[in-house]
Amino acid sequence: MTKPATAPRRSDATKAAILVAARERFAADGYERATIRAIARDASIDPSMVMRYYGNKEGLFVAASAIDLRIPELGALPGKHVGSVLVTHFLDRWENDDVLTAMLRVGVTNEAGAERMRAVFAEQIGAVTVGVCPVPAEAAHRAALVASQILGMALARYVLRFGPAVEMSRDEVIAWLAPTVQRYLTAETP
Amino acid sequence: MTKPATAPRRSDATKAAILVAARERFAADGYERATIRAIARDASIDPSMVMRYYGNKEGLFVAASAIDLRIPELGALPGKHVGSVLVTHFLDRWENDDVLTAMLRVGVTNEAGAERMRAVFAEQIGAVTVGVCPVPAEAAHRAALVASQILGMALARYVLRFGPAVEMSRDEVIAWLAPTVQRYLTAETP
DNA sequence: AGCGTTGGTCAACGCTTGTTGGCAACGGTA
DNA sequence: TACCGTTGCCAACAAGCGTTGACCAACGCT
Repeated sequence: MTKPATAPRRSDATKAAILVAARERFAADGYERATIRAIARDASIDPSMVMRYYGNKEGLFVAASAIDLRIPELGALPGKHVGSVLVTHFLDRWENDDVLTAMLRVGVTNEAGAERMRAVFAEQIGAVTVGVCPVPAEAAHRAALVASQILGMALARYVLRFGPAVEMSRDEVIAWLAPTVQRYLTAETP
Repeated sequence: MTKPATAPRRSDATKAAILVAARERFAADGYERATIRAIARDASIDPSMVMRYYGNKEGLFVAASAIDLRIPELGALPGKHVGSVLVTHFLDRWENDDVLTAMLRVGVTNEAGAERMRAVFAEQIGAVTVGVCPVPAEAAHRAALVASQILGMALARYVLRFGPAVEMSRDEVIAWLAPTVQRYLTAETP
């Protein structure tokens, strides 16, 4: 029952090519400027194929932005290094996956994108905070604080390409942000 | 010589109305979805007036996003509260001025908007950091860190409307972010 | 009163967008 | 071979966009 057991179709390759192109365009241009025609051109197919396989533009975005933050298991790790591990993880994810940049760019101008972003971060970061922060009732607040710092750095570094934020090395970024995240997660309420 | 000494024209009111409407639309919808037609409708005038007074859409955005962060003088204040003062100031500014949200929304999908944002934050936050941080050569890095945290919170709270980030009170946000900003500004290099 | 300048409307342009339906080639099945 | 679902391309649609130029109305001057 784990596999849908549907036979592989010839069109699977096309569908996948569309998704790859869509992710790149959404990440580079945001929702409005990423046109179906441009995506189809990148995937070397006709625009009408996009409609056939994904219904409409929003359906394409939903399919293209399916995402798993793959936050590592923190239970077994030393509690004092949670911040460092998290920041490192997110830098890796952002530099190796267009979907994150796409979600950020789209979420700012498109309500569906914003909703998706809220859901992903609330669930996946929230899941971590409940196990780590001292006041479980505050887990959502703590998650929001962590998200604000991580998204802010992603914004400055990968979207706005703010000079000094780009020039900083990975290790510098980690050294500065880790204590912040650590504090948001584990410090007493100020 | 301080005043341009140009007589006030009858069209000044119209120009101002266009700017107000433009700021609202850019802030609410971002660059692409904020159409000149919609802005003109809000201002109760014809779309062609926008072209006459501001040349084209980009010119309108440039005029509408002229901004001064009005960062308070920090020299005379107690050095230990710089973080708190800065965070409070930015929360005020963001809640009372559409231009900041507009810049954030537009900067994410429009290169000209991104450039404007880089310039504003580099100059105006950078000007503060040089006077406060212990290693003047690092002022730009420190400014980027401060910007990342402040922009991240603005993104979560005012643009994405991330539930927990919205629910936090002003004082809670200040209490959590102030130490972060303070550390980015004044702490020794980690 | 007559003039040029200014403020504003209207209708249209060329273009791009998302989206649709028709039609031709392919491939497995009977 | 004849059939039928699948895969794909093509051409077109209606709508919306930024932008333009012609035209009218009101004002300030002499």
